[in-house]
Amino acid sequence: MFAQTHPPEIMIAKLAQHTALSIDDCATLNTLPYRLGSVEPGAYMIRAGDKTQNCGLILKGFAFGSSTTSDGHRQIVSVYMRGDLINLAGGIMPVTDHGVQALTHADVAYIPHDALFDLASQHPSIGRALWRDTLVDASIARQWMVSLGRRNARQRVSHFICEIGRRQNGAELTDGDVLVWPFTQEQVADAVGLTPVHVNRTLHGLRDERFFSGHRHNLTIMDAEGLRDAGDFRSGYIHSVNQPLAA
Amino acid sequence: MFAQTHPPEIMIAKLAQHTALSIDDCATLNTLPYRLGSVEPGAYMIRAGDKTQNCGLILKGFAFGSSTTSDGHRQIVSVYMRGDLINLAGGIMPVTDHGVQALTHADVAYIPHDALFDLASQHPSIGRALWRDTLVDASIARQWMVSLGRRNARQRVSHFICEIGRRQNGAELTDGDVLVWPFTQEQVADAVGLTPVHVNRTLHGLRDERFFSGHRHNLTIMDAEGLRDAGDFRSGYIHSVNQPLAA
DNA sequence: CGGTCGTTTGATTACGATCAAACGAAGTGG
DNA sequence: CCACTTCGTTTGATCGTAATCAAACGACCG
Repeated sequence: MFAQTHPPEIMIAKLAQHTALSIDDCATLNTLPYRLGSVEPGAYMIRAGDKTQNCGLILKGFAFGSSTTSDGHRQIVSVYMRGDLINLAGGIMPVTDHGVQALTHADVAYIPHDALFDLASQHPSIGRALWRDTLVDASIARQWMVSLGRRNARQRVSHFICEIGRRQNGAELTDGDVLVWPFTQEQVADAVGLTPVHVNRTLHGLRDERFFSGHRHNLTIMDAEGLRDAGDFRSGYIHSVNQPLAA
Repeated sequence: MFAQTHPPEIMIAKLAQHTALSIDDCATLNTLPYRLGSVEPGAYMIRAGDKTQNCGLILKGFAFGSSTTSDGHRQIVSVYMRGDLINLAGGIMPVTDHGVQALTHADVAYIPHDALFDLASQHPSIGRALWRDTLVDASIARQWMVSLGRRNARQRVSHFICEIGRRQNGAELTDGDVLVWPFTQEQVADAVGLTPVHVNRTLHGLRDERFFSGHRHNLTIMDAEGLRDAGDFRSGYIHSVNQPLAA
């Protein structure tokens, strides 16, 4: 069923990756109200244009945000995993400009914007931590822009794998080498701005070069350093305080 | 020399585009300390890796943020104009992950992070307004991702022109049709993820189609609606409260 | 009046898109 | 348990947009 851990604890663990929280702050966060829910792959958690009352905290599973051009092409603009807050902006911006869908089955805690922003107002250190969380997302978005604008297919795919791996390390979803791979090749294509067939060929190329192995639901990194080189990946932009693996 | 307006007023005007501020908030913002400075084209206002004490408020002129791949390609990730805050994140994130350079001669007010965050802590409504400002930037970044990943050259360039025009309207830098164009074609190329020669050809194509005219320092829009169509531009993502021109 | 920087034009190349079809795995229902 | 469907992956052939290479041109500046 649902994750056993008290949901705010998962959020605290995420925030603690980049911001030192006091015991007091943690206790306060633990009082947050929430409602549990779960979503199936492909289901929308938010649609573009929605006016939302809640933000979502991913407890288990994966989700992604995307935007579509008028001629029907989709661009994935974000990926969410355990501890990530979805639509935190919804408490501040009137309407959401992109949709969010589950990538796998996912458990989510819905937290009312009002409750969260009350805490943020009364406890500036919590406000800062949340704000910083959105800034880390912005930092990730900038790296995606660099990939989309200035890296070739091989670099984009490698970079994407490294990022997902690095973030899974941060979320303690993986111990080192083997990471969960919830994406179809079409989804990878929409994330890195390529076509599915070219993603397929690129993945094959990287596998042939022995950077990783495994296909469907997980992926074993065989040469992390080589992959980082191939993708021009420097993990600094994820801005963790604790960097478990070599940068 | 320097803009005559009291710098915080310019910031207030920008924030007021998306957030209603009370008289009280405005008065408080007007007490912000600052130091005036000016920068020449190409000069760095921030370098990647800097630990900063101040953020910058653009009073006059233009600037851009960029990131460079290890093989030397540059991606412009943001454009700043009057009222925009540069490196607001610097007060929260330990190091800056991208550099910011002046695009033209620019006047800047440097505001200490500490002062700004003290205000934000004591006046939650100001904190929200600033936070929202960073969220608008994130929203713009998402649209850039869509362009970079899923739009062709013609669409990218058109979209970029529309965005710059729309934002200049918001900043009251232009009345309607004729907008300031501070970019070289190489800079446009680095913003939209193309090569300079292809940007040149694309711009010529759009000029031949009579969407706009003018070359160097300003650019006259002749068919705003056509250009928005060509660029698949919908201005909602800039999230202004007051939308002076037709959306 | 050179020198520098940015724009323009032409010729050629290549990376990734597109089109098309087969293959394989997982799930469903008879 | 086996057809049958569906979804995702894989492979091949061809095409096209934008990159690359190269050089001339034009504007501005000292």
